[in-house]
Amino acid sequence: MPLFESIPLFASPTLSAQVARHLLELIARDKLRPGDVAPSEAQICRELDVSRGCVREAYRTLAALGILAIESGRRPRLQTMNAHALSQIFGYALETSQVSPSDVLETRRVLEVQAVQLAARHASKAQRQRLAVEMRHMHNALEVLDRPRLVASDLAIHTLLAEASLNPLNPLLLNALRASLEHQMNLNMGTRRSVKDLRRIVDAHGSIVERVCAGDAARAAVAMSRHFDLSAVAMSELMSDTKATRSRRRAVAK
Amino acid sequence: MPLFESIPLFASPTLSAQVARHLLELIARDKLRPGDVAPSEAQICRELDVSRGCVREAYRTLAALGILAIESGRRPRLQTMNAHALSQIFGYALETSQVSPSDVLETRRVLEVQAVQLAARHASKAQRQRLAVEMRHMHNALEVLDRPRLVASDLAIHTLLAEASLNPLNPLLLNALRASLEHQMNLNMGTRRSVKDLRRIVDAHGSIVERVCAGDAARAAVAMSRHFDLSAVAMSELMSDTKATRSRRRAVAK
DNA sequence: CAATGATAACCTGTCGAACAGGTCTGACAA
DNA sequence: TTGTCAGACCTGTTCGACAGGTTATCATTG
Repeated sequence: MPLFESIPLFASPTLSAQVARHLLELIARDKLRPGDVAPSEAQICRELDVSRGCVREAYRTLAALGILAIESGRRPRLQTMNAHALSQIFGYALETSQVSPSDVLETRRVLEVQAVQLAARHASKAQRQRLAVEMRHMHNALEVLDRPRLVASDLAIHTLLAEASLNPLNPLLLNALRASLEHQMNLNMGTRRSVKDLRRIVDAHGSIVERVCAGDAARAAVAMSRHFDLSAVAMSELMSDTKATRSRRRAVAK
Repeated sequence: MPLFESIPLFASPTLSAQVARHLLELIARDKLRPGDVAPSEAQICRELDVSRGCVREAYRTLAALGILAIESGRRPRLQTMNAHALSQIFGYALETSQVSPSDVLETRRVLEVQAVQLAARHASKAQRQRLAVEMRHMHNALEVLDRPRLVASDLAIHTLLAEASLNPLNPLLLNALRASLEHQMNLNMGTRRSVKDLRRIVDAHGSIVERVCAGDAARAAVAMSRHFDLSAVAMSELMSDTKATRSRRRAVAK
C-alpha cells in the first residue's frame, strides 16, 4: 500500500494541476487576501522547477475560477469574489439544456425571497436610504418612459437588496443567475413589455422596498414572492416550457 | 469611431480569451451536448491560426469551469454539469474570509428547505423508495455505530432529496456548498459528535424522509428547517462566529 | 531640494519546434 | 471471426525567444 494513500484524491495526473493546487495551498498557508499579489510565473517556475507553460496553464485555471486577476505586465493579484465565473458555469448549463430557465427562476426566487427577509432585518440605515433613493429614480424613469434607466434601476434595487441581506453569497449567486439567464433570453428574443406591465413591475418594487425599509420581513417576502409570480407568468408565456419540462423530467426520473 | 464598437464588452485583450470565447460560441452554434467531442487543439490552431500554447490556455480555462473534460490522449469532450468548479470558487471565498461558514449554512438552509418541498411534491415513486431504503441503511448504521457509513448515508439522503426536487441547480449548488464547507471545517477541527447527537440527527432525517415520501411538503420543510437549526447551533458552539460576524458586518455596512 | 523624465528590470502574451506517452482505428494475421 | 499490432492522432511538457506593458530606480533638471 503506497504511502500517498492518505491523500488519494489529490494525486493529480497532470503537472499543471499540481501547480494549481500548490498555488491554492500557498494562498491558504500565507493567508493571502483579495488584492494581495501572488508569485510571478517565473518565481513558481524556479521554486517548483517546472516549465513556464505548465505554470501559465495553472494560472489560467485559477484565473478562470475568478481567483486570480492576471493582466499583462502586472503581477497576478488575488481577486475579489465575483459572479463572472459562476455566470459562465450557469450559462453553459443553460446552453446545453442541463438546466432550464424555469429552474434558474425557481432558485432565484427562493434566494431573493430570503434575501429581502434578511435585508428587512439587518439592513443599515444607509442601505435603506439608498434603496429609497433608487426607488425614486425608478419612478422617475417610469414617468418619462426611459426603458434603459428602468432596467438599470431594476438591477440596482435587486443588487442593493442582495447586499443588504449581509450574506455575500446572495449578491454573488443572484448576479450570476440573473446574468446567465438574461444572456440566454436576450439571444432568443427581445423583451418588450407594455407600459401597463412596466407600471406593475415598478409598483412591485415599490412595495418590496417600502416593506424592507420598514423592517417588515414577512411582508417584504410576500411582496418579493408576488413579484416573481409575475415574472414567472411572463416567462412561461414567452416560452411554454415550465410545465412541459417539469413533466418530462418527472417521466425520466425513473 | 471603430466598427467594433457594436460589441464593446467582447474586445478581449488577450488572444487566448478570444479563443475560449470562440469555443463557447462553437458549442452554442453547433448545439453540442455533454459527452460530445470538441475540436482537438491542433484543429483550432489551424482554423484560427494561433499557436498551440494559446489554444491550450483557452482549453484550460474551459476545463477549470467544468465545461470541458480534458484527458491525455483523448479528444476533449463536453462535460456534464458538476459541482467541482463551484466548490472551488466557494472554497476560495471561505478561505479568504469573503464569506463565513454561517453564510454558507444560511444559503444551504434555504435551498435545502425549498428542495424538500419540491421533492415532496414532484419526486417519483422510485425516488421515494430509494430514500426509504437509504433511511433504513442509516438506522442500521446508527445501531452498530458505524460512523463512516452514517455520514455516507447522511450525504446520500441529502443528495437524493436534492435530485428529487427535479431542479438540477439544487444538487449542483448544495453539493458545492457542502463540499466547500466540509473542506474548510475539516481543516480546523475533527467533528466528533456524541451518540446522543447522532441519534437526534438520524431522527431528523427520518422525519424529513417520512414526510417527503408522504408528499407533505409543508411538514417536510419544517422538519428540514429544524434539522438545520440543530446544525447551526452545533456549529456556532464550535466557532462562536455567527453573531460576531453578523454584527461586525452590520457596522461596516455604512 | 524636489519634481520630472528616462532607463532598466521585471512581468505577462504569444510563437515555434520538439519529444514523451496515452488513445484510438484499422489493417493484417491467426 | 477474432486477436493483435502498428501507425495516426492527441494531450502533457519543455526550452528558447521576442514583443509589449508596468514598475521602480535613478539621474537629470528646474
